[in-house]
Amino acid sequence: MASAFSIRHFILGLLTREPMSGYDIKRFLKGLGWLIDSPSFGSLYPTLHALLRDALVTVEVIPQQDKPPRKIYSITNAGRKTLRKWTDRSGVSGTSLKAFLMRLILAGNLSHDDLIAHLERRRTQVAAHLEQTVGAAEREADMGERLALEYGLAMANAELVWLDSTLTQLSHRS
Amino acid sequence: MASAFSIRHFILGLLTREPMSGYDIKRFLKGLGWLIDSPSFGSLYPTLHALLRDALVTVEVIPQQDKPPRKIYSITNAGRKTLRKWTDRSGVSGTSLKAFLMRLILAGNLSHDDLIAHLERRRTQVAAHLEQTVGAAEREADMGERLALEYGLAMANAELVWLDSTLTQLSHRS
DNA sequence: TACCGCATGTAAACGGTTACATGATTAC
DNA sequence: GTAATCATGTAACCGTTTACATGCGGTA
Repeated sequence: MASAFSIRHFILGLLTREPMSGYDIKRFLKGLGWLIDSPSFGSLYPTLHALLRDALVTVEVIPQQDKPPRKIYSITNAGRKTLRKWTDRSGVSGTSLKAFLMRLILAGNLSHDDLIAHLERRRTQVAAHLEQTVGAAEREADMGERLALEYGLAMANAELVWLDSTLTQLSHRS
Repeated sequence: MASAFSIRHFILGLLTREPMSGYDIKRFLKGLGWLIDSPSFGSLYPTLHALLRDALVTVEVIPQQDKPPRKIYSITNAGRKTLRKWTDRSGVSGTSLKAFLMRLILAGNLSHDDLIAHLERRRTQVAAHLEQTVGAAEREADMGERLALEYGLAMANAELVWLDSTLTQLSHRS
């Protein structure tokens, strides 16, 4: 049901920024480091083929000498529509870090207000999680479990700090 | 190749703490919140059956009236051996957050020195990643990409802070 | 009345990785 | 001479989710 994240949508999202080849997409994701572990070619290329089949993207084949041709994919209007539908519904239920990050990366497509709304939604979610776990860490007797919970709390707090400072910066620039 | 993480090993690890049922395991993982998204019953129960088949765990069936019997699983010596083998080799290559967290949760099984070594390995990895990305965020022109990179840097920094303070605490208590 | 917690289980579907194939060019 | 980068692709495999089945007791 409404899978929170899939490379299908991520690819579609990246293509709203600019046309890219499969290899380009892979390199881009790898460049983001550990935040999002980039998919293997074994899933990347077949996904691109499927998007093409569903007419959500088009290809332009650029031949090269002594190398396989570069295949530059561009998103179509149908693709944009599909992406928007997914974006709209994932805003409501999407709690996953990956979904949040994808929308963040695609911030260029969002209006100023939409970006702020996105960060504020995340803030609400993180704050709720924090409140839910804050007591558990102190109560916990087992060292390992306590360490893990404390780690989680530290990360959640750090995220709140980042979200707040980013939100402040954005509102100043508005 | 040497999959960095699997519920098989996680379950085995949890059973070194105390015997548990499948339902117990699920509840425990759910209690940890968003850190590790707990596996569904559809993978949990079959995994337990496979572990039993491989004699890495044993079961004790405790009947209940009007409810399915509780099946309490305990780890065997063979199971402990398998877990240790995995633990040893994952210490070398395991870069994933999940693998780190699992070992953290299982800290009770580790010696004081092994726990410190584990945290220090993580520290090295996070620091390396930080160094690798720190320039990229400033150079980046696209707002979304820059935001995502800055987010990653903020999280990595926060993790270093937590690791350092935890390491300090542990060395004082040694 | 309807949903949540307890407690187990199965089968189909899905999404992804791993490993393979091809092959030139540049760097250590 | 060995590895990495560029650049695409396929097929087998695997772990996991989703959806189903069963059924009682407590709660909103």
